[in-house]
Amino acid sequence: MSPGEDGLIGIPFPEHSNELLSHLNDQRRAGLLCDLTLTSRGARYPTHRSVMAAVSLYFRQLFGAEEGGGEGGGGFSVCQLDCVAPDALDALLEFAYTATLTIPSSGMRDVLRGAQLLGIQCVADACRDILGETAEAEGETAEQQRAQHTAAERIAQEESRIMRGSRRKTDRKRVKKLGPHHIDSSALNPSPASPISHPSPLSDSFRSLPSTQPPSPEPDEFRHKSGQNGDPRAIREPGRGTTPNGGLFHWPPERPRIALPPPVPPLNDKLSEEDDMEGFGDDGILMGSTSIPTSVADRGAVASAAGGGRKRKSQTPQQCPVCQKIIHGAGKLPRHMRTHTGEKPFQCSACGVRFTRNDKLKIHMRKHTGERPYPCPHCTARFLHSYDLKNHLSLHSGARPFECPLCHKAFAREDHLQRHRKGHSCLELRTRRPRRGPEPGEDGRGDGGMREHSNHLEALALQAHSSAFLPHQVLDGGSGSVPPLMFSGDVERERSLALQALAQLGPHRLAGYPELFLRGLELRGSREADGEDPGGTHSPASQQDRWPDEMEEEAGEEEAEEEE
DNA sequence: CTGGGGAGGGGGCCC
DNA sequence: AGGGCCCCCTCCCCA
Repeated sequence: MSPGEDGLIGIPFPEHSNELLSHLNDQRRAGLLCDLTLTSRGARYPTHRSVMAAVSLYFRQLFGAEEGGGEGGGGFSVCQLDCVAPDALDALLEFAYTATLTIPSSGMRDVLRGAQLLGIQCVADACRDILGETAEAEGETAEQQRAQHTAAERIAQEESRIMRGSRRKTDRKRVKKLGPHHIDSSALNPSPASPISHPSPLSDSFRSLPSTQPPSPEPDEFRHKSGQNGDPRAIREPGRGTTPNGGLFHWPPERPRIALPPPVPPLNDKLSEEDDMEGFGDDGILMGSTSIPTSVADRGAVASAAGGGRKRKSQTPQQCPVCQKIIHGAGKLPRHMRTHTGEKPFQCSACGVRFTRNDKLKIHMRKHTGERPYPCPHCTARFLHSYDLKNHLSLHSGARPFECPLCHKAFAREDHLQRHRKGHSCLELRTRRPRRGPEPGEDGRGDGGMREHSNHLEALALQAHSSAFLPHQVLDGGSGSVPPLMFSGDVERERSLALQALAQLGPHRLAGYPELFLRGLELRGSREADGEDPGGTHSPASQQDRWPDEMEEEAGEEEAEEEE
């Protein structure tokens, strides 16, 4: 990421959404700032209107219509939802605040019913998936489901309208009755929750779905994407709806099923209206509120705009929803995503080794063909990579342009300098420095500061110094072993984030991603469970375990430690 | 500890 | 827009 054409720097805080949700959940549990209480058959659940509106189409319409009536946030303080089983309501609330659905398998249908009634589409889809039902299997057409959405909206609006009217008269807190008949029998298609739905075999019903489809502008596509994008199949398949933890399902957020606008929409790209609300309803808002920090992406777009076309047209930077990294270049995000999914679609026909990229496979093939397209003009050496030749040429020239700013040892290769600096080679020299905040030029003992280096070397040195003051060093109390900010082996969270990412790639690009990704996670998880040092073994897979930011931070921590 | 090779990943350019 | 190709950087491994 360049410093930004217009000087703006986007600093992603990938933990923010999680922390925000976590704090909200804490508040909910403590009853703090709760402005809405849901009740079900005597059980009371304090909650927040804004959260419920964000996660539930029903509440969004309810409150939206309410506020549209000019009543601001006054709204209902108690909402009776006897139509939703208490356990199911509890699970849905947990989902709203944790992005994870934890329910006993026996309560699946209740949760499905509740999710449908409240317009929490992703949960409903997940439950249907687990139950081995599809909308089609239940005889529910996309048209019917859309009608169901519309009906839910209408009901909510009607409820809102009615209650608003009565509130005006009574001017007191309202108890909103949401009887089952309101939704179940009158407006909504009851079939999805009907106990007589056809229990089709899970795998068959899903496998019958096309694995890839071209993106369709039809909102109905949303329905199908539930089986493709987040692809709960990948999670569910091995256990077939049973989990080791006592039959509880922990369902990661299903937000990916929503067709999202690209993280950084091209300036001229207007979000299609149909992608906005219709057919996507609840999840759209959920995504918008909790998924990708928009700052970087937006700034990226702004920066692009500020470039005024100076840059090439379709350099559209996109933010990886998993690692938050900004990926430059059109069409590069899928390539980047394979670093998370572990997918290696390019296999060497000679030795079977697989690669994430075809250009890497092409280079690899040179080993088999013997082709070494980069010959040294000064000797007989030939190289597979251009960069190897470049490094090699420095041997002939004797140039060692990469000098340690601390011990002034010079290296021909930049990575060797970095290795040197990360090692203990010049640690003693560094520890002799005065214990002060590092300043530029401070380390130039006896030579009046840094020698005449290349700008690159100066930048390197500066980077090394400044890295001792990474903010999290302060925030974490300077612990040298603090976990990195991002995804320190949190498989579950990463899984959910990656699933979001998969969705953003569009349905036509999703074939095989979830399975591969989750397979990779399983491997990773097993490695961690085995106590294997993620950084200890340096297989390519283990290298993928460490995010670039993580490595940078680790480097910074090392520097900080050495400063001590 | 260092030099060198191989590989993973990101970005730019082009089609 | 997506993908191919290339360059570059970085890391890991081995001798």
